[in-house]
Amino acid sequence: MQMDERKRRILRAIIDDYILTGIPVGSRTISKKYETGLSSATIRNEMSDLEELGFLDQPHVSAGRVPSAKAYRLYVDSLLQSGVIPDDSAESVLGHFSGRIHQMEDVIDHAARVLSSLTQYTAVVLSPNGLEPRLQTIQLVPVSIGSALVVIVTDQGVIRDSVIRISPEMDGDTLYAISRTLTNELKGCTLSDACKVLPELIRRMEGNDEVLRGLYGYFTEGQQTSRSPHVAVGGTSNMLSYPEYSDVDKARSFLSLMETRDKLAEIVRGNGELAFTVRIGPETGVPEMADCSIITATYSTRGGQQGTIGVIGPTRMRYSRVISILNMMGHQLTDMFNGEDENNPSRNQE
Amino acid sequence: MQMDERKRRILRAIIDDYILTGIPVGSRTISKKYETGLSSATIRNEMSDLEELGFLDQPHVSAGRVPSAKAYRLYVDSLLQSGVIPDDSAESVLGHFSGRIHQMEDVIDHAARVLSSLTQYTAVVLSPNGLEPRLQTIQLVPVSIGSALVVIVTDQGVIRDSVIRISPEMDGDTLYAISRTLTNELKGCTLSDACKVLPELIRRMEGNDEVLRGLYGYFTEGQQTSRSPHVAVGGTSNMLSYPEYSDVDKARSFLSLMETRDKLAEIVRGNGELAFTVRIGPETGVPEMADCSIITATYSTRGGQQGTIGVIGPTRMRYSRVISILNMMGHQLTDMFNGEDENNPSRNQE
DNA sequence: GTTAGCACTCACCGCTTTCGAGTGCTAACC
DNA sequence: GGTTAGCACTCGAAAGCGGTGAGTGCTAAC
Repeated sequence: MQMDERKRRILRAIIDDYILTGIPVGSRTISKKYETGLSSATIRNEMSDLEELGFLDQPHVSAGRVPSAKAYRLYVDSLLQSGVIPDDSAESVLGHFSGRIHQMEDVIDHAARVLSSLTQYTAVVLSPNGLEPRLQTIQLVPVSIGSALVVIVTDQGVIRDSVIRISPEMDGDTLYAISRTLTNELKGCTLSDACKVLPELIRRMEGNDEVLRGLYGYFTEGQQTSRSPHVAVGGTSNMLSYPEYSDVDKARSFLSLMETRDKLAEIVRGNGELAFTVRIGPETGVPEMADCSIITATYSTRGGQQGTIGVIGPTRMRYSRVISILNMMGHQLTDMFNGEDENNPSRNQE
Repeated sequence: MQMDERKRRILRAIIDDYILTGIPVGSRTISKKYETGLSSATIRNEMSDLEELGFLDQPHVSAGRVPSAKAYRLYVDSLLQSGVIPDDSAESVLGHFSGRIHQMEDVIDHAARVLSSLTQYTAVVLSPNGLEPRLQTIQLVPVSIGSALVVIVTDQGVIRDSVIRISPEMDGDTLYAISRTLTNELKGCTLSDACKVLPELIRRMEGNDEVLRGLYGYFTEGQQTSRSPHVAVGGTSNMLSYPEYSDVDKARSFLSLMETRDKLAEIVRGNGELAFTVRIGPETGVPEMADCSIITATYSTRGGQQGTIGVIGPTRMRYSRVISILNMMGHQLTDMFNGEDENNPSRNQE
């Protein structure tokens, strides 16, 4: 049996209707609501064909049909390849970032909130997971007697800073001198390079070895943390609005998945090379999300790293709308991180 | 009518049983499970008295009794005044912080996670909301040509840093010189003081006024953000494990409350002067939490500021256990933020 | 190929029935 | 006077049951 144009049209009508209502759709509904010039009986025959082809499921014999994952796949593919990304809601995305926001993490949190409130689904935003950054400046800033703050600037922005202990008699000028030396020695290195070079520096710069040792521990840790990106989630409770999750057990397992950020990051990141990814139901590879879909898009920062934004909703998601919003949001974030206005938010902290 | 010792004992048994099972408890249960040497009929009489006194509620005439908020109040008060804070789980709290964690925010996030997994309830941790911090050092660090990172150290730790734009010909040494001047001029000021002083500095240091202007905007914003503390929430999905929240609508309103961090912070913070606060049901003052209880404790940082940790659970919470865990956790955090080991996490960022 | 007609299925709704946990009351008991 | 056994009563939850209607599949006619 073959898919012809009419079958496609009918399938599309079924999907549209199901996305809207969430209840199984029957043959009469299609023949009445959508102006196919066909009677319900004909639709019925076509539906039975479509079921045989694997595009429709029947919850039970006397209920309507429900689109299968395969059907959504077809639907989304044709949506994407048509290249028409409607921008229903362009302005609204743009409007939400007018406030001045500085910190990378704030931007990400904010984006997750906006995304979830715009789509009414659950939103996930990941900070860029960069290539390994290269050191550019190292600066020690006195904090109190006996301790100093390490600020490390890399080509990708500022790494999170931390306090180390130093000997009490060091003053600001000494620290500045050390900073200059360090910067000269380590410029261009990656963090792991720096770990290798440091032991020798410790030998050369006796007297200041305490500082360097503190730095050493910091570098090794910095390597680790730079691997786990920041994950912001918004609108987890939105999911409960959909009848798909009116079962408390299902809801709980979903929510607890949303709470384990690293696992979530892994899921959302996926094979994040493509500009858009749409994974439907089983394609997510996560049993807890058997009837969710995940749509992701990427944004990029000045350093050329890629971050991911994603929306998680029921399989009967409003795909075209979500894709459009993600598209806008991706551009918006890319613009922000490329710092086009004077208060420049392009910092990377991890 | 008066509370006598026997009534108290029976009430306590009822509360214990209800906390354990969550289903209304009947007279027979008490007379069998708990070795009062009394028959169910007697218990029945006592229960009817207790109801009259307002300690018990009856969902409907043919069901068992349920402790009222007043009963929990009595229960908790006697628990607290007995002064016995059992440490069921001392080790487990201690064990969870062995890893080296640097950043204030990481510690807080981590604490929320540990707290929720230990209690099986929802945990909220607030960063300290300080007195207004006083400037100690200001340092400009070159980031790239034309931009510099502002690092501001206060008596309470490091304020979040941000990038400002500078003229391209400034090099590291010039920035250092400016930093020194700024530090000298502004040391000891609060952020708002600094905003007042800056205009004059701008006039005096012509040539560098661009830098100072950037700083000005940053200071004014810093004031604002320093007022909204970091809020970490853990285990929101735990709440769904309790039959109290098997109603999806209830669950959703609870969850969406957990998502609006600033409102949540306000609720949890409460009148945060006391070491322990236990608010039961209506005492929380939030309709969404009519059948929740909130227990909070405080921790303090080196700067003398106080942060809050809290656990939100159903009114039939395991109070003594939660109090014990909060107590341990409070001490633990206080210790951490007073930096007793070499990798000092005592930073305040907001 | 399309459609009208019809028998059939089955979830859902509202109804009654049954069941049992739990109460309140009374009368007897110590 | 406090305690207890006994009993009638209440009422929610669960189970049983027929009616309803949306929806299907099939067949025969157009």
